[in-house]
Amino acid sequence: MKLLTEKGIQATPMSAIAKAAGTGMGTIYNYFPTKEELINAIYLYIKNLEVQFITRKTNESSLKIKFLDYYKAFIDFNLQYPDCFAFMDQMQNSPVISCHTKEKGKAEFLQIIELIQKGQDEGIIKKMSIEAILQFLAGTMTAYVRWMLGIKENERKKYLDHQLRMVWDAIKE
Amino acid sequence: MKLLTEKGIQATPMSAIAKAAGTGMGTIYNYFPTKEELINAIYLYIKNLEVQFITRKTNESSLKIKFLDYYKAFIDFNLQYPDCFAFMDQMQNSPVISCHTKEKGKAEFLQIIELIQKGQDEGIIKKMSIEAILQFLAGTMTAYVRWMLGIKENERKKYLDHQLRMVWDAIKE
Amino acid sequence: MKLLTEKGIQATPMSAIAKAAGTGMGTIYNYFPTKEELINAIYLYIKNLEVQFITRKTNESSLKIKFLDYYKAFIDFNLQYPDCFAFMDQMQNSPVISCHTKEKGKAEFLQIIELIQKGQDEGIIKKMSIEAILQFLAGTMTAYVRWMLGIKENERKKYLDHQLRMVWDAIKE
Amino acid sequence: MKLLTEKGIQATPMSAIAKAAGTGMGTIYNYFPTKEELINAIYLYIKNLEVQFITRKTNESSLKIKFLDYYKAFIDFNLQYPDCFAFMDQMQNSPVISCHTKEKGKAEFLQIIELIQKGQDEGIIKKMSIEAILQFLAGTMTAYVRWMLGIKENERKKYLDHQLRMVWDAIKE
DNA sequence: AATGAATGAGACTTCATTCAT
DNA sequence: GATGAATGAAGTCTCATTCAT
Repeated sequence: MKLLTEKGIQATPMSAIAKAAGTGMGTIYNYFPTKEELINAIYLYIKNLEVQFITRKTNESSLKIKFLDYYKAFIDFNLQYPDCFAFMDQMQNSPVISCHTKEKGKAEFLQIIELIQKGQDEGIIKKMSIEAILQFLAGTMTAYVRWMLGIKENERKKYLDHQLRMVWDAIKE
Repeated sequence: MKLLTEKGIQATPMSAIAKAAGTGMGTIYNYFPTKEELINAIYLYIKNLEVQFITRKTNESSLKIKFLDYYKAFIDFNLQYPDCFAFMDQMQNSPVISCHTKEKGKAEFLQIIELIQKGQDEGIIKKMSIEAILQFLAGTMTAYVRWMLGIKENERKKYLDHQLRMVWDAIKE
Repeated sequence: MKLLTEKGIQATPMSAIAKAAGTGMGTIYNYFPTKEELINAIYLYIKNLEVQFITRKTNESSLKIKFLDYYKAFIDFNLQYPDCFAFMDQMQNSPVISCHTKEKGKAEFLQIIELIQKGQDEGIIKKMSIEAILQFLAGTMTAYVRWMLGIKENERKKYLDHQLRMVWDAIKE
Repeated sequence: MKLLTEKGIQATPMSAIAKAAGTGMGTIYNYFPTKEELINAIYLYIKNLEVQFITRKTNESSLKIKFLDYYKAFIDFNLQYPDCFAFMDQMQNSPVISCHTKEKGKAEFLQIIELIQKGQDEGIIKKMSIEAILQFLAGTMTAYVRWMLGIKENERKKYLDHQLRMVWDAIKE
């Protein structure tokens, strides 16, 4: 991941990946038939990691707090694994990631979808298409993390509350 | 642009670019010393286009309407030139775009910055760091356009109002 | 070597070299990072061959005979491997051969140097700087071989004695 | 010449030659149909210069002194125009110089040939084939000049006498 | 006559993939 | 199963030459 994002996919030979992975090129090809499939596999692997990280906590509080906890968890994950973020950010629009992979990656946000729908039913969250809200949230989060990763770690904290306020104001009824 | 985004940078040889441009490879190299510099130049060219497109209109209305007009103009530009959007979206995080180019690209949002600051002074817009707001807005816009470009043109209209509502609610005091 | 000297460095693509070597281009690049380094390596390889060829024989005769035997050995080597000679002759002044390589190539004439110094001590050879004598000898030898290679093999013999006479007269006290 | 020898023929584009010559590429092609012919023309031009330089002086002294004057004149020419020397030295064995050009270049040493033959007739110079002597002399001279050009100018003087002594001893009866 | 922008053939070099070990 | 040397297709870039100005 680190190699792939630092230099770009095309500038990272399989030999370098094998070396960094402490294995031989041939071994990689025993598990992934092509470089492309390796990258798609990494993509899905990270998506999985992400979901596991985020759905870990299931506290019992108000819907708003639950929602913001999710949102914060997303951010935390990406700030904690900046290489993962950089990788995903870069692959998002790359022709290397197949549609099939993208579909698979999406199918894991059930919990948050349910939460938002519940919020809409209770009149707390704006009555819009789920897709609109999800896209909106993803956009804000990506931009926020990308920004945070560009500034020093000790300066990050102060921006979180503002971000959460904007996000909540955006979707709340 | 089209080739570069459809196939990816590395899968697009200079020979193909030259052919599509109706010129010889050598000619391109007379103007851009490397493929990388060509891509950086396209990046800046689009940024320029964008700014010109957006700052065209200077209506005399309320700050909120002015702001949303800007926001809509951004969206319009990108929906109108989907190739440009795809290109920028893909290059944004690519190691091919140099820091220097990114800096140059940024230095053109004075108008919108001034508008937001005025809104903050008037108590209309949340008192947060400009950067936080700009990053937030950029994130929402990119996600929105990317989404819109993925659905049929006649279905797009209905989502715009929702998007604008979320955006405004997010930043308004 | 043959290709490189016959056609010239630049007129000999690596693909042709690989073909002649019965291998793939990539394989060559696994051992020599650039064409230039390949050529420098060939240069040093020949220098080595040469030294081994020349220092083979250690007869026990007069200093003059020993010296002329060395000189003849040099000539023999180059006449025996005309491709080597052509290569060295052409690369000698080429900007492709690095200073470093030239230095390395030089460091192998200790035996002949010692012989000349002994001759000087015994009053048999002119008391001049070793460098002056070595350069002189190298010049005569190169010219002689180049000439010989231009004429038919059976006509060569008769010129050797004359050459040796001139060489010895030149350096003898 | 300077460009051609410093970088090598292949590394010197016509555009660079034109620039250094203060003219346009097209203009060069009006006079020399190809790069190769330009180089051959330079070769002949230098050969001509050389002959004119050497045959300038016709003193009336002993044959030995006359001969050594010629030899010194050759050396002087090359030390005075080191670029010419480097050029000729490099082109000597290059496949770029055509046989025809080489032949033309040779046809200009009549004076020195006559001098040597006279010396042979008078029993002053060894009775060998003229070609053998000419090749020998050319070899010594080239090596000497190449060596001299590699050392500081103020250190050169002291080696000349030694060189002349070796050369004369080599060919004198 | 002088020019130099345009051109594409062809150079060097990389690297995904294979396969004998 | 692991390995990495071998491979050549394909990429970037150069530059001799042309030709409209």
